[in-house]
Amino acid sequence: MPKYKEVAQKIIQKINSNDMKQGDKLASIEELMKQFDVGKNTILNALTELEKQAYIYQVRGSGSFVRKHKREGYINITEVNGLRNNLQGFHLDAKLLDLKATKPTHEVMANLNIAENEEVYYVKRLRSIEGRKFSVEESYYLKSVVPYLNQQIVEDSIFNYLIDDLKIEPGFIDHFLRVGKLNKINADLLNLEPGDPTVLLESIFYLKNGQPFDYSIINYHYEESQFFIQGASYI
Amino acid sequence: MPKYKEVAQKIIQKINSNDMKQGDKLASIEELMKQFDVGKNTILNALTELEKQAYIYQVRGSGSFVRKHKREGYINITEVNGLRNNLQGFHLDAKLLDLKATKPTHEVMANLNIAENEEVYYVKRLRSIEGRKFSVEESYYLKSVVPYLNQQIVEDSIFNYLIDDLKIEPGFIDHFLRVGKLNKINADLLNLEPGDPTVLLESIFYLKNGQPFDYSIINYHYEESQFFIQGASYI
DNA sequence: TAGTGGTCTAGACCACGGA
DNA sequence: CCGTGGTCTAGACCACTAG
Repeated sequence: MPKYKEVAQKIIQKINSNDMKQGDKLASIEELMKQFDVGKNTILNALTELEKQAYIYQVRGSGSFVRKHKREGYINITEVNGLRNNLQGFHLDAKLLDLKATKPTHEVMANLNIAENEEVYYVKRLRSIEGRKFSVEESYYLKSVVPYLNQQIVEDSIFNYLIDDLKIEPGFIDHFLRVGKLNKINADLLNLEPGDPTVLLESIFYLKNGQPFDYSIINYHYEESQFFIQGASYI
Repeated sequence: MPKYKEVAQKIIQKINSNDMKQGDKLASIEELMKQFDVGKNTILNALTELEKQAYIYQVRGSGSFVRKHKREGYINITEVNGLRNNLQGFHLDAKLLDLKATKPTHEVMANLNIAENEEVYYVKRLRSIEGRKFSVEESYYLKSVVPYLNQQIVEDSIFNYLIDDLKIEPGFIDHFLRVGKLNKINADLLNLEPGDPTVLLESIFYLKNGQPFDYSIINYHYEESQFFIQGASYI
């Protein structure tokens, strides 16, 4: 792990352990350089990292300050694995509904940018939070990237498996979100009526090298799901 | 404008004018240093900026590549003023429904982090795209930051006015998104039925110095709105 | 092995905010 | 005016990718 990421982690720890609030001031760059005995660029890299993750914001001539949104129970879809990071403290569950290796449909081919002879894993799961039906998730994983999946992996956490065991490094994601209407199958799964609204989230996950490896379509229970998205101005 | 932002803009221009596609390779850092006659850190800053805005991704040992999602008509809520940037080519319209200076409600006080004696502007607008009802937007602007608003400003573009005329610099945003149900008033405005679903987006806009200055609640027409959100992995 | 991005240092100077 | 973040350079070395 590079120095600047270690520094970033230690700053996050400090924010959490000192229970710092939105607007609380961090130590100055010069102080941080002394504290961690590193150069200025290392501190700058660490702060840039924290700014990207919406932990802090920097104000020229004034200092760096803690950024914290207050609402709980919101899913941060700006981060990979936002579920685990943002719903910690809630009991999450994933029940396997279907798992098979298959040829990609045209939709999957387009979104994963693959040819029809590339096999994919199809996974359908029903997710619950605190025992309440939460979402129906259908995912397609490129088999050349994710060569093996089984029920245990899929009911635990696919992303932990990818990262910890397969040493796959997700890089970035494209999300497409809209409101849809539930079909009968998914409505039954979520204990709702066909035609009820749903947050329909399509996501394409890319490796660090830019290759898409996971296309997923999630129907969220409209009463159980709420999302946090961080934004910035690039003017 | 700092050098690295100029470099970043020129790279964006090059991407657009050369009609580069997802995965196309940019010049190497060394080449860019020569092209623009700047140091390595300046190029690195420019590329970091472009990466934050999802224009490119960088791959160690390999190069920098263009990142482009293909779908049109999606609103990118990861950027301030995503409407204008992302729906360019579509005809947008904002009809004023209400505009007044008022005392904040408790909800507004909480979200803008202000006391009850701080006045705010309340603005309600009906937005259309290509003549179709698109969203009902209610916004509260801190009067101490935005001292004056009128119908013309509000029906044109509030953000252009803030940035170009008031020289206000937005810094970052918190968005909270969920599915809601329309009340009678907003349903009528959108030509929908009460109880119909809506994308309910609450947003808090902050200045560069961390002060919240705009709290807005938008009800989107569920059939006319779709959103793009970029994400990243910070592992 | 050559090319490319990633990290890091040391140091200089600029721009802004607040007392 | 001082403290603070922002920009920029020059240079060294590391880590990864691909042919």
